[in-house]
Amino acid sequence: MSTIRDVARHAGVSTMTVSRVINRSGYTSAATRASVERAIAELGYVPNAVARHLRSKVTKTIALVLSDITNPFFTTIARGVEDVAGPRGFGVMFCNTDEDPGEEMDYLQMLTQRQVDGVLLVPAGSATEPLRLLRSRNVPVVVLDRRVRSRQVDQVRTDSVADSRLLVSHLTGLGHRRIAMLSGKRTISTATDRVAGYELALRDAGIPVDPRLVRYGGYGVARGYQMATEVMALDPAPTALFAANNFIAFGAIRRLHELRIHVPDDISLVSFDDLPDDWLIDPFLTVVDQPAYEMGRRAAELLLQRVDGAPPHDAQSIVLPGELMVRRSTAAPSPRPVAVA
Amino acid sequence: MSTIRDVARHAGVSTMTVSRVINRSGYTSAATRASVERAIAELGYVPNAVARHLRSKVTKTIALVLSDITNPFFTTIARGVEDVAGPRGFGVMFCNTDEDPGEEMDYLQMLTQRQVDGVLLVPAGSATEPLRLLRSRNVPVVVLDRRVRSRQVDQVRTDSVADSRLLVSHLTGLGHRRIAMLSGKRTISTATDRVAGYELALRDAGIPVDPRLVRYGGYGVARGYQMATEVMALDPAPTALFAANNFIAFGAIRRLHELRIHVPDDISLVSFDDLPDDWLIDPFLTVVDQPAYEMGRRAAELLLQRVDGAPPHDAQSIVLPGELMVRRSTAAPSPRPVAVA
DNA sequence: CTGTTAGCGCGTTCAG
DNA sequence: CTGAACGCGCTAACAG
Repeated sequence: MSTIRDVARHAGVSTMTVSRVINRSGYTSAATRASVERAIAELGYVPNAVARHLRSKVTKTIALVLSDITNPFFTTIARGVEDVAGPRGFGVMFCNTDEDPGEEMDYLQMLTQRQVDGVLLVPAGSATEPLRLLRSRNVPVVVLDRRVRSRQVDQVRTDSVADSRLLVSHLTGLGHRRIAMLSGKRTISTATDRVAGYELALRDAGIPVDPRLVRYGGYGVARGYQMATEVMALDPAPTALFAANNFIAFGAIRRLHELRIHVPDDISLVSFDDLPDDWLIDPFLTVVDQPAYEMGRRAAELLLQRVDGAPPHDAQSIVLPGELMVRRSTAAPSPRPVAVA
Repeated sequence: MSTIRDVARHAGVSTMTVSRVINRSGYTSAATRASVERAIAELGYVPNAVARHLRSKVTKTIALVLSDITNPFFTTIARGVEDVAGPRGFGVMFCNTDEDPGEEMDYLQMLTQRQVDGVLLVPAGSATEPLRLLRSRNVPVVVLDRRVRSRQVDQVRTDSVADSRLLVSHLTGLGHRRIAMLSGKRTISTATDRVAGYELALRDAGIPVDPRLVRYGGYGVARGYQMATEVMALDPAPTALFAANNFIAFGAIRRLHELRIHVPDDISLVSFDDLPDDWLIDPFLTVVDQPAYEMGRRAAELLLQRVDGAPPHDAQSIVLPGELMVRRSTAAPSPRPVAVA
């Protein structure tokens, strides 16, 4: 591997001149530029970005730390991120935390050592520790999808409380009064916010909250299955289920299917984040659709602004609109309640 | 940000000693080690990985270059990759080429400048150019999912010819004789291999290949829709459709739905790579299921072996088994052929 | 428009 | 067991 020095020697100029040619910085006469470029071609010289990064204090790399890239919601976010970062010359590293704050801290540790220019973080829990780490190392961060208390940090998300309220109001509007809430872990803002929206909607409709109907299981298919099993064993059983995310919904659907409980005739089901529209013949779930791709884009744009030195005060909170999509998984409550053995 | 030198001063030792403590290399007395560790803690010292990488010629970073992270098949691969790379201290950068060889080369250029230790490549076309680039820069590569001619390069994939033949034999076994093949771009090995398997299966069954039934559109929902539109306009129409990947299948399903053509009563449909099992209530498509997660794992393991200096001769070709999953989208051909207006 | 000097922060010599 | 010196490849600051 030849270095900038080899090129300089070969072209009979100084390394500085070569550097200028490569980076189009400063002035260079057409003649020297040409001879440098020829030397580069002849030697097959490839600039070493690591050395450049060491010198310039900038790595042109951002990280995307999320719970599970396997969830199409996050995949779509990732695509949005890459679509803005890539063309701007930024590399994107991704890390799966599986909602484990320990994993999250380990990754953040690694990432700061690598001097990433910024981090897009979907916090695995209360974000205070990770945020403190990042702040102490002066690395810009945008919190994605989930809410954090601090007004000092940039955030991009949807309004889980409002959107949840909308979704549940749709159910109460249909006449449902026993609605089970299958949510994520208590430490995650979207999980608690969606419960909060649920409670608001119930209050709007004058329905008391039955705590047995509210579950904080976790954002996974297995947890959805389990929570559905639990609430369907209650007496009386709920007439509607609210899954706080797509994976919970998938697990719940599986359980209902096993129990031969039909949606929406026997029970209604709503959720956040179904699968992408064009994957489905005929979307079935009534959901709040979050603009995942746009969330990824906006978050990346905001982060890159900070990286480019936008003043770190006046942190922004970008709250994108979710959209209620009423489809075929909701109907008026069944006249005869579901009987579970 | 404090440097190793600050720590050394603070602890009253040389930088070398600090380095030894950090990297657990060489001997250090318990006493000095303790005082160094205290200094590190007091100063909040964070080793600069970029400097280390410059020195050590190793970046502990690999790249995953694929067509579209949005496709759950590739997402699952990505997860497999990260699950082996992460714990070993490797960062993973991902790049979306959208099957564009130009984009692919741009990314590869960027990645080699960044001195990534290795690349996992899902080639966007004939892989010769990208592979030559990588080889000339001495960066190890494992080709994923798609086949390349060279016996010199590591590969991890399934056997598209055999699996396709299996899938189509299932159709001919049911009595189908007019089977449309909706494939990816001609430049992509899985697309041509699946066509090859299709032709073999037809030959096995003594059915001549009707070239009008074979389409090379591309691995996307829109292309699937379009190809389905085209073949369903033929007279006589096919009695079965073979989508070369999941996205093509989704597009085809949409078109069939519009045409009020029912699967499997009016037409049969098979595909590679449905959605992950636990996302679906009751999987419908008859498919060949590829072990995507395992492919990602194996490819990453192989790559990291090369990175760790496994001899580059004896390139490996790992061919993982696909599995035929017969489900409800296939049946014997309809007695009355589909009539399209 | 071009060159010189001096590091970026670390780890690898090789001496002690 | 520890330290001094050097250089990885590049660019910021100055000259000129």
